[in-house]
Amino acid sequence: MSAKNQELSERKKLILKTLVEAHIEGGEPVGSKYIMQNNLLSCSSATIRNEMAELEQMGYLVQPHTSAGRVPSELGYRFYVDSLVEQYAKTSREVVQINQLLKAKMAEIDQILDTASRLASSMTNYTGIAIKPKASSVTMTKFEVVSIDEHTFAMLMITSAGTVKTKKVKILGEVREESLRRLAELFNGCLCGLSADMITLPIIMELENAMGEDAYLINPAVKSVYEVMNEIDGGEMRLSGINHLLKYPEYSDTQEFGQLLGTLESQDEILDLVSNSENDDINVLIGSESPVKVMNNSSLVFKPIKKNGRTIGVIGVLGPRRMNYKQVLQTIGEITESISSIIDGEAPINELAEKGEYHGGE
Amino acid sequence: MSAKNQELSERKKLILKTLVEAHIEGGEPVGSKYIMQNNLLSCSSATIRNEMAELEQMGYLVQPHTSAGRVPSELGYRFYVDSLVEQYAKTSREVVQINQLLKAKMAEIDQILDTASRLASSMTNYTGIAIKPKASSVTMTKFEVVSIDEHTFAMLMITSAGTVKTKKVKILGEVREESLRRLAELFNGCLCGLSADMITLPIIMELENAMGEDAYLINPAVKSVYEVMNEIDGGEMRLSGINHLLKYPEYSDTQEFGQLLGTLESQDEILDLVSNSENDDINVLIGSESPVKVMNNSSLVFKPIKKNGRTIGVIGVLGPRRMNYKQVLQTIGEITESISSIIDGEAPINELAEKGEYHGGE
DNA sequence: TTTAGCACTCGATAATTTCAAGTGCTAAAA
DNA sequence: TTTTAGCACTTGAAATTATCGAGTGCTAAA
Repeated sequence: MSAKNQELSERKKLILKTLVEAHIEGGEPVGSKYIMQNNLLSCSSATIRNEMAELEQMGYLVQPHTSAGRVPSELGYRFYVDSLVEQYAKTSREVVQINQLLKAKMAEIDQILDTASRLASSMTNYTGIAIKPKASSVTMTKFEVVSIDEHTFAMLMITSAGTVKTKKVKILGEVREESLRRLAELFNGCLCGLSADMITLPIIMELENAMGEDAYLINPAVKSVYEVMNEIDGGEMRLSGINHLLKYPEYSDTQEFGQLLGTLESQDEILDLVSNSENDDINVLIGSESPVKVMNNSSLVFKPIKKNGRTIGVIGVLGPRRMNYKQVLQTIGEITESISSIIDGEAPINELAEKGEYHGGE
Repeated sequence: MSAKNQELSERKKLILKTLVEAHIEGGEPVGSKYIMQNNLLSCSSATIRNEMAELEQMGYLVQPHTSAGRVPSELGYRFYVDSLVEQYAKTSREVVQINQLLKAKMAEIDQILDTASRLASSMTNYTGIAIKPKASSVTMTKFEVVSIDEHTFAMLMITSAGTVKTKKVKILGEVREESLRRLAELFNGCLCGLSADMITLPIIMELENAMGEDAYLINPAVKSVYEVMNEIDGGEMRLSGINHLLKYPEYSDTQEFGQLLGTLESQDEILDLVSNSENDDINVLIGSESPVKVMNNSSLVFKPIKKNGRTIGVIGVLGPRRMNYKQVLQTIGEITESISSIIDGEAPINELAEKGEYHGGE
């Protein structure tokens, strides 16, 4: 691909860039005349026409029909984006704003992601996506059991990812405090560090033996553990600002938009797509570069958020192929950075956020 | 309103009913000829035309233009729905199915509602809505504190609604087990049964005094309590199957649909609407009966779910004005009933669901 | 009170025309 | 060799017109 880029003369690059940006702006095919006017180069529309004809032959542009201007092809967008990625800068002022917003809403990762999705949407005017990806191996690091009433108790579990989960468990028989204490002790001793598929029947039976007459507690309790593991494992996705998309004429085909919506809602395809990405930096999928069919007229920009080398979330933006890549790349970069700094930095965010004592430090 | 119904002759009722159902089915204006064919009455189209003209004058029907058939007005739908409400029956077979689906996904109310929303959507082919309404006064009934690492601990709270909530709290200084135990004790003693606005500064200061040298724990801990109360209080809404709506031509205006989507996403208007409803049975808002402007071309059917007299959730369906009220009323009724029976019945759902040992009771 | 018959209405669809933006190409200019 | 002005040509979008038929209201007879 970069080999091809070499072939482009500076003038072609400038024309391509101008055209892409004009099309992103207006959404309609761009003609030679327009480019002549909004371009630093001093040459006539005829010259530009010739260049455009060549750019089309090289695959960077597409002509919807003979008597129309030209539109960037996917290759054209790709070139534009690639030439952009190296150079997008951070406006530190905005970063601080994002930081503050996110910290105000601080909480567990789930809520941060949700807020971030809304943020991404409102800042870009496209659809924001926040994803908690499928994590293949969650384990528990600590158990605690609390009684609620005579038939119910709650299991509190701290996961290897550092999040806290609770499950309510109802039991036919009566629940005694003493039994619960033993249950917690037992789980802490036997189940910590085990992943879902390592909790096998023999282990469960062993637990039941150890519990003696209170063995009936084990089964529902273990089930809760399983459930929590699956919840975390399952991945989840939050969309916001879907309505923004409808402003763009590329989504005016109701049928098509409905399919897109359905796919987004069912989540699994996007989750797979994102989870399988190996690129830890910003990913940009332009049109048919995405394996998801209904997204072939859209572009998806996303970036994983890492903590200790593990992906704990993904923030992204979905919009028309002619999305404002410059802005989107920048926004996503800023947001993910903010989240990382909040999560990584072990600063007690609770207190800082509380009193607004944020001194601009990282 | 019921006075007006009296005025309708049996034949008019039958014609109205046939017309409404035909329009729900096909979405297009219904002519006298069609009604003549699909009607048990034996009279000519001319007679029906006369009746229809009268029905229009009475406000039950509307003519899009002179040379078209007729369409039910909101009053027409209202009459149809009202005459329906008394008589919709339960297909017990379906109830059992719903029960099983919900129990399989059993868990806290949040998850049940989410599942129910999906269920409502897939069963009706409209958009399913699940709402956790704004609850004005939540209190805590029990606190538990668990240490996570030297700077972090988790607060577990059981709310008056019976749900379990956790919050992670980070502290600048070090966290000692002993301090946490005292913190829990203190909170259980002083904060149980208090609503958010009853936790005043004097109380907090008293807590700080009681904690002595560990007073620095109080502030962030109390903040977590506040947060939990607000989270619960805040209300939340889950939509599913928005894409279904796009199948109906009444949502083909992209602009309008976008606005609807935006309103739905921002949640607050719908939350207000639902929270303020005083009708504990099934609510049916037809078109402009809803105070939300963008929903004036839609209908909203919803029903609160009660536990001990408190509304703990709302399940609903949003669709075009010509929604299939019969089916929707029935489905919503069934789903809410299922949820109620699961929540009310203190049966240990965990175990039943696990082994599929559901013997069709209830 | 019902019904057959008929003239009339009016939106939806199709067919047609108009318009202008934009192109490609050629020949002259740089 | 490269650039540019000029012009004929293409073609979709928008505007205009024609056609069609479902459905109506009304009248007069049953």
